[in-house]
Amino acid sequence: MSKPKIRNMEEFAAFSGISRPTVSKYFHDPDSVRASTKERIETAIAQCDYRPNIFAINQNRKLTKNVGIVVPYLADPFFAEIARRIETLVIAGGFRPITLSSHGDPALEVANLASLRSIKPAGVLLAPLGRASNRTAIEEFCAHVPTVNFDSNIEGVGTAFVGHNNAQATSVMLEYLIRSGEPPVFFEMKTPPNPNANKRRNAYIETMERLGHTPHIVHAEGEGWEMEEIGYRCGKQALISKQFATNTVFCSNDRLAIGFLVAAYELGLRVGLGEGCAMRVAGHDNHPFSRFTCPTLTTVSHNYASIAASGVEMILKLIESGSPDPQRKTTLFDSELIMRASA
Amino acid sequence: MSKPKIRNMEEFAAFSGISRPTVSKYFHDPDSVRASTKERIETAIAQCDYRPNIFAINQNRKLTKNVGIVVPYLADPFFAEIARRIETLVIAGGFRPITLSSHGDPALEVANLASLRSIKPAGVLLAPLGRASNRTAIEEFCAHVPTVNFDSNIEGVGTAFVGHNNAQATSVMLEYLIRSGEPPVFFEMKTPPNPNANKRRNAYIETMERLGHTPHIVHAEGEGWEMEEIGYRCGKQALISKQFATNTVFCSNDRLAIGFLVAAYELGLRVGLGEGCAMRVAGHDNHPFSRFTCPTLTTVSHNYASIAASGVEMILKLIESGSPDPQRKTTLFDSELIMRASA
DNA sequence: ATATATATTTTACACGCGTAAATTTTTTAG
DNA sequence: CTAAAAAATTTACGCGTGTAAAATATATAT
Repeated sequence: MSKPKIRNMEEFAAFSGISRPTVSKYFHDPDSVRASTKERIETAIAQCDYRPNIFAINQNRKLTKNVGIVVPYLADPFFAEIARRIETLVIAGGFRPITLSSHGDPALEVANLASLRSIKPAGVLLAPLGRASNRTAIEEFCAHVPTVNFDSNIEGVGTAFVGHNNAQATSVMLEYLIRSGEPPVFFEMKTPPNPNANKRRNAYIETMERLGHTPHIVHAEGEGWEMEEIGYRCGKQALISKQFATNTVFCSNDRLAIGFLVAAYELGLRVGLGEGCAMRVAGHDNHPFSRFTCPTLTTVSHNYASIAASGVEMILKLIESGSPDPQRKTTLFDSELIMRASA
Repeated sequence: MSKPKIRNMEEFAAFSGISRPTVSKYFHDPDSVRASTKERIETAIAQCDYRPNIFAINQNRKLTKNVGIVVPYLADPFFAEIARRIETLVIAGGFRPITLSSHGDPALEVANLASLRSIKPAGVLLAPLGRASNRTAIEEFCAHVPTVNFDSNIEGVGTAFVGHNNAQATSVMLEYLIRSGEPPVFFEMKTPPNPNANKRRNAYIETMERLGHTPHIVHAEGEGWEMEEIGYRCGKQALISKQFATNTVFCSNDRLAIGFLVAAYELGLRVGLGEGCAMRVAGHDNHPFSRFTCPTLTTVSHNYASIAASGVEMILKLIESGSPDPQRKTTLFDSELIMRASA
C-alpha cells in the first residue's frame, strides 16, 4: 500500500508511461492533452501523488500563477474580509493568492512589494497604506508588475483603481440623517492615514452646503490605525466638552464610531432614534463588527462583493491581455444605507 | 541616472567585480565574506538594485527560508493579531513568513497544507481548525514538515504544542466571579468548532464543583465561526426564556460574549457590577474588540506575546536542529484576569 | 482507404542559482 | 619578511522544469 516515491517529472513520466513534455503540458493545462492521455496521467497521480516542484516551474515560466494581495492592515476585520473574498475569487480563477499585510508600516509595505517582486507575480492587487506610503517605491513597482489598486486610491498608482464611492455614500447618509433629524457633525481623525477620509470630509462639506446647512467638524488627535481607541478617547473628550453642535454625529469610519459609541455609553448618553435618546451616531464602511455595537450601528456599506469581484476580474484581464491599458480606469461602486439602531 | 539592468547573478557578479560563487555566498550570509568584499557588493547593489531569483535559490537549497503560518480564520481579529505577531518574529528571525487562512473550511485547510508543501517550507506554525480538521491529512503533513501546533491542540499533531492554559484561566475567572458575586452560568456553543471550548467547559464544571457550587450550562445552537451572531441570537432567546440560573454569565469565548452583550443591551438589561445592574458577563480570550464592547468586557487574556514568541522560538530551534524532538512537548501559558466593566 | 489535422515523442537546450574541488590571492601571525 | 591561515576565484556540474524543433504516431474527415 506504500506509494512509490517519485522525485521529479522525469520519474513520474516514466511511471505514467507518458513523455515528460506531455506531462509538463498537462500540468500547465490539463485540457490541452488528449482525453485518454489526461486520464492516464490522472490515474498515475492518484497512485503516487506526485506534484511538480513549484520553484522549478516558476523559474522557467515567464509568468507565474501567483497573484499578490497587499493590504495595509490585516488585523482590521474590514481588510480581512475583503482579502478573504479576493483570495477566494483568485483561487477560483486558477491562480495562487499570496496575501501580505503591511501592518500599518510604510517600510513593511515597501518590503512586501520587494518580496512579491521576487516571486514574479502575474499580477498584484494593492490596497496601499495611503498618506504614509512610499509613493516612489510603489510607482516603481507598478511600472514592472501589472497592478490593480483598490480601496485607497493613489492617483497614478496601478493600471486601474476599484473602490468605494465616498461621495455618493456620504451624500446618501447625509440626506437620510438630515431628513430624519438634526444635521450631523462630522467626526474624523485630524490626520487620517487613509485617503478615503479626505474624500469623505470634502463630500460632507459640499453636501451640507448644498442642502443649506453649516458643516461642523470635530477632529480627533492621534496617529496610526488604532481607530477605536482614538474614537473612544477623543470622542469622550469632545462629548464632555460639548463640542458637538447638534445631537447627530457622522463618523468618518465605523472603527471611529465603534470607539465613539463606547464613549457615549460610558457617559450614560443613550444613542439611537427613539424618545429617550440623547443623540444619534452613524458610521461609514459597514465594518464586520458594526452589527455588534450597542446600539447596532447605522452606516453606509462598502460593496464588498462588487469591489472584490471587479478587482479580481480586472487583474485577471490584465494578466491575460499582457499589455496594460494605457488609460488608467477608475471604477467606483455605490454604497447602500444600512439602517440599524444608532441613527 | 538609469540603473543598469541586471538579469542574473552572473551579470551582477561581473558588475560588482566579484566572482559569482562569492556573491552567492554573500546573499546566503552577508557576514560570511570579507568586510571589504561585503562593502563592494553592497555598493553594487545600491547602484543596480539586483536581487536573486527566489525560485532558483529555493530550487537548490535543501532548506528554504519559508515559514508557513496557517490559521483557521484570519477574519477573526484574534487570529489576525496572533498571526501578525508571529509574522513579525519570523521576519526578525531571518525567515519569510507565509500566512494562510483556512477560512473555516477543512478542505481549504488541506489545500493550504498542500500548497505549503510545494514551497518546501523550513517549518510551519499551524493552528488547526480543530474538530472539523482532516486529521489524517494533517498528520501526513507533519510527518514530512517540521510543524509546531499552536492555539488549538490536536494530540499528536506537530512536534510541539504551544497554547493557552484554559484550565488555569477558567479557574482564575471563576474564583473572581464567585468571590465578587453570584456563581456564573457557563454559556457556550453546543458544537464548538474549537477544541479549547471543551477544555473550558470541563474546567468550569470541575472548578465549580471544587468550590462547592452547582455547574449550570446554557448551550447555543449554531455551526461555524459566526460566533457573535450565535451569541447574540441564542443569548437573546436564553435571556428571554430565563434560562440562566444566576445573574452572572461566563461565556466560553469573547466573540460569544460580544454578541451576548448586544442581546442584553437590546433587552434593556444593564450589565456590570454597580447598583443598577441586572447581570454580569465575562468572556475568555481578551479578543482585540473586547475593549470596545458596552460595557467593556471583563475577560481572561491569552498571553499573545508569549505564545507567539514561544511558537516562533520552537519552530526556529526545530529548523536549526534538523531533527524533530521525538518527545512531543506541550507548553501552556497562564493567563491574566482583565478586569473591566462587565463583571 | 487515404489525406489531413492533431497529439505525442524524442532530443536538446535553457533558466538562475547552489555548491564542491582545486587553485590563486589576500590577510594575519610569528 | 616569511609561513600559515583565510578568503576569493575558477571551473564545472547539478537541481527540476519549460519549451522549441523535428519526427512520429494517432484521430478525424472525406
